[in-house]
Amino acid sequence: MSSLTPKLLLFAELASLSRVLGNPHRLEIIELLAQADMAVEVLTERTGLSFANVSQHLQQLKKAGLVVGRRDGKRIVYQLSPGPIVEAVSGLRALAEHNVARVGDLVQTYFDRPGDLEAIGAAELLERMQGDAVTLLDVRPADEFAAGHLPGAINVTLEELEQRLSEFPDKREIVAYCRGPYCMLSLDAARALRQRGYTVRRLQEGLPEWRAAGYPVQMS
Amino acid sequence: MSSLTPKLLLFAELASLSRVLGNPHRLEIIELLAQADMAVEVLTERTGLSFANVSQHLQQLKKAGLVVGRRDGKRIVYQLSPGPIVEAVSGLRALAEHNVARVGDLVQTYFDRPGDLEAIGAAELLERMQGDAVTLLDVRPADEFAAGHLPGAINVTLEELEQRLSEFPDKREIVAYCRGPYCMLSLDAARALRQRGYTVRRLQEGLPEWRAAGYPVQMS
DNA sequence: GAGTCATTCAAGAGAGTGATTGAATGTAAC
DNA sequence: GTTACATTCAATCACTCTCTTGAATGACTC
Repeated sequence: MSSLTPKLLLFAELASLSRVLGNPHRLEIIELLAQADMAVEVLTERTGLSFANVSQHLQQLKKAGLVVGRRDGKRIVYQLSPGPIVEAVSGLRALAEHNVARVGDLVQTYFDRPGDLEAIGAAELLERMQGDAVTLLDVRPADEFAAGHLPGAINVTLEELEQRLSEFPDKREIVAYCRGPYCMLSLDAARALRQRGYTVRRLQEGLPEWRAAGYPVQMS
Repeated sequence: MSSLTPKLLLFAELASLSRVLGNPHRLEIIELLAQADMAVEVLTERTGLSFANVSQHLQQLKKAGLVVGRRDGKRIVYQLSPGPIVEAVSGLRALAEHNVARVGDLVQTYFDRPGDLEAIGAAELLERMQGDAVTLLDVRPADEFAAGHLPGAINVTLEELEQRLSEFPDKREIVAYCRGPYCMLSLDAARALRQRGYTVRRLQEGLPEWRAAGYPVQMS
């Protein structure tokens, strides 16, 4: 066979890339960097991993072309490379939810639980936003909010929630969102608010997926 | 944190799935099964791997929910599970082509080579097919062709090509395709035909991607 | 320019992966 | 039933991956 090699070479590269995505911590780092650029130290805090370990994962992501680092004074700030990273992970997620039984079970147990209102999709939400019929609640940390959020959203973390209830109009429906489809923050917020009598739904996706879909994002 | 676990569990499952895709031979097996259901023996032939090795890869794919086997007489025939498998791999491929430098180079070197006509996309091809302006050439083995092919395509393998030149109308443009974007068969066929004066292009994707996009597929 | 701080590098222990070999299973054919 | 055949299982070895530890780098600060 004259030209079987290039295909195998390309498959080897695809496989290699897939193995880079094949680690839960790296997926979490990608999710975090999809919210905002972050220094290694911040990633260390938010993942709970050791410093050196985060650094090593970042090296692997860098070698695969998924992140780039830039120096900012004393720290090195990492950011996601441009490219369809969020889309590829979404493809994996769709596959896992469809074909991996355990994933279906987990999603059912934690996210599609009876008693919770059904999550709202991005397209439907955008429609409701046009009519100004909805209050948007961003449950992520302030720096991630600052790096980009849904237009008009207010940023309230879970800890602040109780003290800032007055900011929510009683009647309007609230839609809470956070980092991604598996982020529990918005789910917890929705439950807490619902207990207090608000009408709350959770956005099915997070900010990165919203942005990747080409929907508008507000900086501030 | 009350509910950090489910997200990590889900990431662990995504990562595990990604590692299953993270092997070149398994990607090749997936590509082959995306053409047609196949017994282990056939996969052994077409991949060039050992019997036991193919079997083990199939076990892993099965455990991940990506393939299922059914007994057919003496042999066990594997097929791709329903679900967005081709889409997920395409997502990986798009990411690799965009972000992994080596992949970009390889594609450039072998597939986007100057002197070759630019590949045609699925949407454009479908349009040209409506006008009946194009001869479709399927370069895959007969059994894969039989399991599904582009409507009206003729099946000519590389070995038969020379003897069956008479089947190609001189004037009409020929579009050759095979298993996927990295399949060399259609590229080789296009080159061979072009040397003989035909106007030939290569379909950028293969049959699985065509099918996944919802375009019509003919059985026979 | 010495000290401090964020990050990376290097080395090693432990677990997991991939290919090979040969034996074991289960169905079909005679 | 015994035999043949397609496939899987089990055991093994080499290799890779992940995390930990402690040292090294390199840029800012006083």
